[in-house]
Amino acid sequence: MKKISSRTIARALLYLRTLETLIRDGKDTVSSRELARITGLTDVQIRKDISNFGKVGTPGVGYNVAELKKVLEDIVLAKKVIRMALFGAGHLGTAILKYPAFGKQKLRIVAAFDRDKRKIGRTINGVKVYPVEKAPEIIRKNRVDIGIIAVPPESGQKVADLMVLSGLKAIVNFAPVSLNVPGAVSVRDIDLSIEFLSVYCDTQK
Amino acid sequence: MKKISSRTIARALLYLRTLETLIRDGKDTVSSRELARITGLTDVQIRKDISNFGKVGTPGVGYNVAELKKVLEDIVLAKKVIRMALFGAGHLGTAILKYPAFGKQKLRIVAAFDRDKRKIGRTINGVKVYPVEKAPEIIRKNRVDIGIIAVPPESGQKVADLMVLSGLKAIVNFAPVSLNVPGAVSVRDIDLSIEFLSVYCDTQK
DNA sequence: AATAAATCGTGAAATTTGTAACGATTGCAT
DNA sequence: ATGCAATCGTTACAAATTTCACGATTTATT
Ligand SMILES: NC(=O)c1ccc[n+]([C@@H]2O[C@H](COP(=O)([O-])OP(=O)(O)OC[C@H]3O[C@@H](n4cnc5c(N)ncnc54)[C@H](O)[C@@H]3O)[C@@H](O)[C@H]2O)c1
Ligand SMILES: NC(=O)c1ccc[n+]([C@@H]2O[C@H](COP(=O)([O-])OP(=O)(O)OC[C@H]3O[C@@H](n4cnc5c(N)ncnc54)[C@H](O)[C@@H]3O)[C@@H](O)[C@H]2O)c1
Repeated sequence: MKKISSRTIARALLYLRTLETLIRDGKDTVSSRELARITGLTDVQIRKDISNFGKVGTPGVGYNVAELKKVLEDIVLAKKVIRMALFGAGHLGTAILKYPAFGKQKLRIVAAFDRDKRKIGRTINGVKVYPVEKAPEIIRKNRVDIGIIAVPPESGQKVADLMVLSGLKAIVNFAPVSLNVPGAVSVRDIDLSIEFLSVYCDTQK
Repeated sequence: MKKISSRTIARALLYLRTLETLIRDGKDTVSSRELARITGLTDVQIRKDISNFGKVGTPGVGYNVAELKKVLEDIVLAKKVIRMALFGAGHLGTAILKYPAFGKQKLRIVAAFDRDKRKIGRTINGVKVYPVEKAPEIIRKNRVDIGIIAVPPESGQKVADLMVLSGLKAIVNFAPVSLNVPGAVSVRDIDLSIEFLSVYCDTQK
């Protein structure tokens, strides 16, 4: 089977999100043209992306919404629940912990870690905050899939090291610092300052 | 002058962030090789990116950190301060309002808007929360550059319409919904669920 | 049954993005 | 002064991604 590019996968997840709202609206079928209109992409791109996952559409009709959803879900269907662990129960970390939509999806935060004694032991939205030292044990026991870094940048590398030590293979990093991790570990950096500056630049040149 | 690709700009902002830490560490010069080591990119890519902004390096030596910073800052230097307005002072919005690092950069949140009476009138980290109806007036008066959407997805389009009406040309959207805006408006979607699923998929295939 | 309209899937072309190679320049050691 | 190691900037090349063009399939219509 050919490898599917990460950009196609990111778009497929967007299609999935779109399909869920279409299902809520009671739609049965949708064409690449309409998906394009909604998402702002082109119809060709959507057809090409979807063709990566097999022949699921019907010429003259479009895609069956439920069927397409099922096909696209196979991308992430290996696991029924994807478990995440959050490091840093500060402002951003708390917002993430309190996000109710994760529970409605496959994503679940199973543990939080902090080094601040005032935060350790608390339970935020059903998730307990542990001391960072317990991370390796708890991450292993809970078979955590993704680590989230929401600590200050100066602690970022230390936390990343701990994540690698704990066996995590996927990291989402909100700290504005470049992490050094083994090649087998995927890191997704989300630096909000860069995102803001970036979209501002888009409007300038 | 040739147009610089948005990906180059995004990386340039990352270089800028890196240079700032190098300056704090008292470094005077840095080579493309070392920038590559820190950022995880390749040295060629870095040299090529930087060459877009002129000949700023010295063969055999590398780049003068302060000089390179100045050159890269020209990308976003038109404005000394980039003003932002936040819509939705909920969990995520409050975390963003409380982020102190924005103040230390060119980014500044000048106003927040909500429709919840319990939030309107409050001041969070020095930023006042106004009723959404006041947005056009306040955005115009404060010459806001970027609008941030941190409202629930079902309100996303309504808020986006209001932003467009208020003259905003750049939007960062945290709501998991596709927005429909005129072509002249730049939108950066940050759907955390998609980001999490995406990095997880990276580790699978 | 034939025709028209809508739409998918896909190979080829075009574009964009990243990589490699290498001459040119600088500083340092001898 | 000369040679050497380090490093930039640029041109040519390669890979990835997107767009185009169009044949094939389905449904509706007359
Ligand atoms: N708040 C935002 O909107 C925002 C925006 C952009 C970027 N960020 C980045 O996200 C990260 C978190 O931001 P925040 O505003 O939540 O900061 P915060 O200070 O509110 O929270 C950080 C938390 O991390 C904990 N911590 C510190 N060192 C730790 C360690 N070694 N191990 C475990 N826990 C540790 C602290 O005790 C604290 O609870 C920072 O890197 C920040 O730069 C935040
Ligand atoms: N909290 C997170 O970590 C997180 C993660 C991923 C995505 N998101 C997304 O970010 C957005 C905000 O999330 P949140 O957790 O802060 O939600 P929240 O419910 O805590 O806050 C939403 C805020 O928006 C306000 N609001 C609602 N409709 C409005 C309108 N029409 N105009 C102005 N204000 C309005 C509400 O009064 C509330 O204060 C949501 O779209 C959510 O899906 C949040």
